[in-house]
Formats: sequence, C-alpha cells, structure tokens
Amino acid sequence: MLSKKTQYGLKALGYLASQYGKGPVLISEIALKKNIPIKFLETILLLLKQKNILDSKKGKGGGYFLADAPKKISLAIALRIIEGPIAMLPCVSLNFYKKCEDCNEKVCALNKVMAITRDATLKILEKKSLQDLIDE
Amino acid sequence: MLSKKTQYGLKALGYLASQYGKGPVLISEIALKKNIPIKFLETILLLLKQKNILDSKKGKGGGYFLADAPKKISLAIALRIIEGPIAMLPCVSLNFYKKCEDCNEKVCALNKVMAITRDATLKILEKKSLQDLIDE
DNA sequence: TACTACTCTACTGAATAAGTAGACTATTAT
DNA sequence: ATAATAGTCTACTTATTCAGTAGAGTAGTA
Repeated sequence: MLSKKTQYGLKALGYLASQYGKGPVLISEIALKKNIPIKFLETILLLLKQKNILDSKKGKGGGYFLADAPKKISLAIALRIIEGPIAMLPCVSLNFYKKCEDCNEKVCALNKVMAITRDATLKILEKKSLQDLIDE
Repeated sequence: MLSKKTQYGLKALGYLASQYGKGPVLISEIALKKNIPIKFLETILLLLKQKNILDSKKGKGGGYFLADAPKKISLAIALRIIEGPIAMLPCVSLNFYKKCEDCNEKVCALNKVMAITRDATLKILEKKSLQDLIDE
C-alpha cells in the first residue's frame, strides 16, 4: 500500500497538473483543495522540488508549479521519488536493487514471479503521466 | 515492498510446495533450508494454517504441509493472507476496500489509475500458484 | 509415559509513518 | 526601505508496524 505521504503527493501533483501554465500555486491552496495537512504537504512539495519535478517562486505571488508539462512526467518517476521502489522485492527493483542474502536469483522462483509482476506494473506507470491525475 | 514476513511466508510455501505429497515437514527443516528465523516462521505458518492454506500434524513425525495441491493455491490468496491488500490504495482494494475521506471515487483520477494497476497485478498473481514458487 | 513437535500469549527493540513547531530566508508591493 | 507574503529548513513528537524472542502449554506418537 502507498503511504499517506505518497497519496498526498500524487493528489498535489494532480492539482498542479490541472493548473499547469497558470503560474505559481500556493501550498495553502493545494492543501485546501485536496484536504492535505499543510505542514505535511510542505515537506512533500519540497522533496519534489529537490528532485526537479517541481519548481517554486518565493514571496508574494509565489507558490509551486510543475517544472515540465504534465505529459512529460510519468507516474513511475513521481512514485519512485515519494514512495521509493515500485517492485515488491528489493531483488527485482530496477532503481533500488539490493541483492538477497542467501538466495540465488538465477534459481529463485519468487524472484521470477515478482519480476513479471514488476514489469506489468511498470508498463502502466511509465505510460501514465501527471496528465492522467487530473480529476475529471 | 513486501515485508520480511511475507517474503519468508512465500519462501516457506514454495518449499512446502516442493515437498507436496511427501508428508509433514518440520518447521525446523523449512527454517534451515530457507534461512528463516525459526520462531518467526512459526507465527507465519500458524497464520497460514488458521487461514486453511496449510494443515499440520503434531507429535513425532509431525509438521506442516499444504492443505491442497500447489496448483490450487494462487499467489493472490497467499499474499492477501500474509501481507494484506494487493492494491496500492484502500479505495481500489477488492478485498480490503475502504472509502477515501473527502474524495469522490467517481471523479478521482488517482483512483482510476490505481484500479488499472491493480488489475494488471492481479491478473498475474491470480494465475500464478504455489507451484510457481518451486525453485528450479 | 517420555519425547517430539506444533500452539499460543506476551514481550521487546528498532524503524518508519504521520504530522507539528518554529525560526529563517527570499521576493514583491507599497 | 520595509512590511507582508510565501517558500525553506531543522528538529522534534507520537503512534504504529516490523522483526524477532521467550517460554509455557498442548497434542500426538512410539
């Protein structure tokens, strides 16, 4: 299950996608519209900025905005930043790979099944973008 | 990511699948072959028994064994018992559904994307069985 | 009846999740 | 210049889950 942090992050990105091109959006506006605790949201947006998904402007008339067009940012990218690995096991993660102790991946059946699952998930999350997070 | 508990559980089920039809298997044997802390493994096997995936025999010559043929037990079933929900969000879980607060699912774009992801994952996990957890 | 092996309750330490508080810094409008 | 605004950053806190352990109890078998 995704953490609350990730849910909030994706909701916020969806809102920013819907406002793309309209200039900076206040944290407080995002928090209000998406029912997210504002201080918690701050830390999430800051993280996304540090990872170059978002950009911001300080001072009056400031706020956060997408660093690129919604279509250009995949959900896989966003998820990896906020939540971490997409795969179900470290030994099948592409971006957060970690070898299993005492387990030969060449022979491990669990590894094979989880790699297949990862591929199916990734196929979707890499195709879908922030554009797809805009509520109808 | 799956918890260690789930990893251990699936490994153990894979081993029991490989020994299916050969009578009860000692917890200590599973623990040894799969490098699982024995006391931790006990609790996992007990859970699986309570959920009717496993059966056991006490006393000398006792141990754990699959309650049904490996082919008959899907990974989706096993995962739901040990790990919990397969979906990424409660509001798209089929077996652990929980409504989002302040969020209309009819309109929520995140909900739609996650439902698609869930379907892709489930398509695999429901087709794969404990048979597929037997190491080559 | 002794031995074996599963059953169950209770506990522990460490890590992560979820969120809060408050000081600080940069920008803009007046 | 200087308020007022709005993001930045550090440092907590509290609760829950994770991962694992200890030990007594119960049931079945030779």
